[in-house]
Amino acid sequence: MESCCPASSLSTVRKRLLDELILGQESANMLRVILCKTQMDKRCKLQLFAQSLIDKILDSFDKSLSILNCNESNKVSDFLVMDSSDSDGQKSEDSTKRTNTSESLTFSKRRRTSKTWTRETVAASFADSHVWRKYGQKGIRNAEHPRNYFRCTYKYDQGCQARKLVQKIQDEPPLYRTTYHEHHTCKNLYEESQIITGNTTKDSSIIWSFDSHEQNYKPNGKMIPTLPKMPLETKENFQILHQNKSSSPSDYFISPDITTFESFGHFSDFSSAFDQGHVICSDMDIERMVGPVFDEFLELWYTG
DNA sequence: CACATTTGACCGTC
DNA sequence: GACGGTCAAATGTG
Repeated sequence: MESCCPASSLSTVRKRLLDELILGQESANMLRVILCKTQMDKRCKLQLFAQSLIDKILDSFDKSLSILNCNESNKVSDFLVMDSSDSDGQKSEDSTKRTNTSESLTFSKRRRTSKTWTRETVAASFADSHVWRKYGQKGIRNAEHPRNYFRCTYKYDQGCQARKLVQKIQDEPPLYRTTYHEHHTCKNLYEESQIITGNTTKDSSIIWSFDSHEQNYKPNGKMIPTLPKMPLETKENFQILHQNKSSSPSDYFISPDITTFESFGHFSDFSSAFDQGHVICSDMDIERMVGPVFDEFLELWYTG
């Protein structure tokens, strides 16, 4: 079958394709944010359905971007790999039988005793609404950036075994590889927190925190947790933000994921609060970013 | 003081 | 011994 494009222009086409995919991914992320603004009790079924659709869209973007990136580097594709081996927690007994294939090299055999799957995203884990706590950081051989280890905050409270490894694999555009281990068994307090925080009005704003530095650290060196104490941070940020902005405090978003901001890297307006380690984004900011469609969408959304 | 992060040490696997 | 993953004491922050 003949290629539709000359070989010399393939890299250009690929770059354009990447740009479009990234733009689409960011738009889907934005849409997800907007959806989160609505109250769960009013449009629960509709919202759940819409969110599931967005998750699928984001998943497709992740896969597409991963495919493109993997083709570019000619490396073994390891995106979105579901590994169900050793799912009972026992260590593999036939490790000596394994051959030195690319597959066995791609996946570390060490303590790989649970279900794992990997995603490559512009934002490290934008669609991840769980609360994580960092428990380690390790420099990886032949890797430019260190690998960060997170576990579920409710590991001990609720026995949730979910973990994730986040590693930056590309600078421009920022690309992260997030490897998840085990599914969450904890109650999702992120969703609860949305109900707790200011959802008594139609402005059911979400409070997000993020970090401006590569390794997700605040200027003071402390990492912003992913919504560990939602009500407290919400209150504080509302106070801070309300002092500096003219609009209602409930107009603001703050990223729930520390690396989310990088997915909005080309939106210069976001950089205004960079030094505080928070992104301030009002409805107006969102409107400028997504264009006139936003008005129409909001009207449709709020009027049902 | 409570809680989260940092980071060196330790462990398991190769 | 090298390497990646995890632990836990030390440290930092509000």
